[in-house]
Amino acid sequence: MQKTIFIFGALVLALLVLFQLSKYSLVSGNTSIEFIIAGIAIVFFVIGIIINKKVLYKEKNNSEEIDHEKIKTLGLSKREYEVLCEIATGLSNKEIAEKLFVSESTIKTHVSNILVKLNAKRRTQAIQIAKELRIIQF
Amino acid sequence: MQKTIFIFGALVLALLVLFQLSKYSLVSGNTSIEFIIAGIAIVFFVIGIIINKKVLYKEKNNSEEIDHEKIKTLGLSKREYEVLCEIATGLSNKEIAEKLFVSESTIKTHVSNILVKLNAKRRTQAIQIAKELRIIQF
DNA sequence: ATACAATTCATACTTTAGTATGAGTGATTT
DNA sequence: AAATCACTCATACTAAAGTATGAATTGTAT
Repeated sequence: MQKTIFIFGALVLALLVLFQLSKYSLVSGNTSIEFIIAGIAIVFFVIGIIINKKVLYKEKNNSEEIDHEKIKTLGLSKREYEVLCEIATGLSNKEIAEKLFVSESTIKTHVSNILVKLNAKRRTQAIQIAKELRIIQF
Repeated sequence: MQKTIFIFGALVLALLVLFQLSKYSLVSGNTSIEFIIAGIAIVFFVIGIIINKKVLYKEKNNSEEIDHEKIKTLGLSKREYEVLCEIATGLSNKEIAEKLFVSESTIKTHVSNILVKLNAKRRTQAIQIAKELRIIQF
């Protein structure tokens, strides 16, 4: 927030300087009007692009962010969420068990709980639902 | 392509008109220099935003577009691709069979072929691989 | 015409996935 | 101290998923 205010302040200052520069160089007569106009056009063109890029970047980031609040709301525990992420990468129960150093039956228990909490019938459906809820990335 | 040329042509024309207008109004003396500069600044600011938005939109679309070439390269048939898309939505073989009006064993055959062609061990892995290859959306 | 690829289906089988139930442990809360 | 929760694990079962094989049909290309 403070950053935004600082940037806008600097911007306004730069514009005022530009205004005065233009006026003086016009009065003194050693610069043509076309040159000044072209300069101003380029400066504002670039400013427009930069500002737009920042805004769109924020929007993009927001749409790809994980909704940690929703994870809590659904009642997914830390371990269950871990398992959910591994499911989404395409691992089998056995592979997940090896990766997390627990038994396959433990993973089965977690998966069952995940399916209930996400209201899914299958793990493939759980992946879809988790994506729609912005719980996992892609 | 022709569209781009047309737009750029119109843009250059508009700029020339702006230049001349500025000069004349300055010479005639009924418009202040600040007003002209402000006008030009606004116009180019807006142009910058518009052009930037279009470029980013295209980039975004490209990154989300389906690579039809890759589908052919992998040797996926039309029907197999249909089944792959349904798998990605989280449907079971039986549900896919009902949706496509064929038997479950037909879907099983398709799924087996899909897994071989995508080099996947499971359907969940197939979803991931298909996403990475930009064959399906998300 | 025939060779070929795509699609369909079946049967039999193996492997995963998922459910149900019960239970033990450690950490945290009341 | 007792209750609660998250995590762990096991067993036994049912339900899907996936493999292998063979075969019939249809449209298309040679």
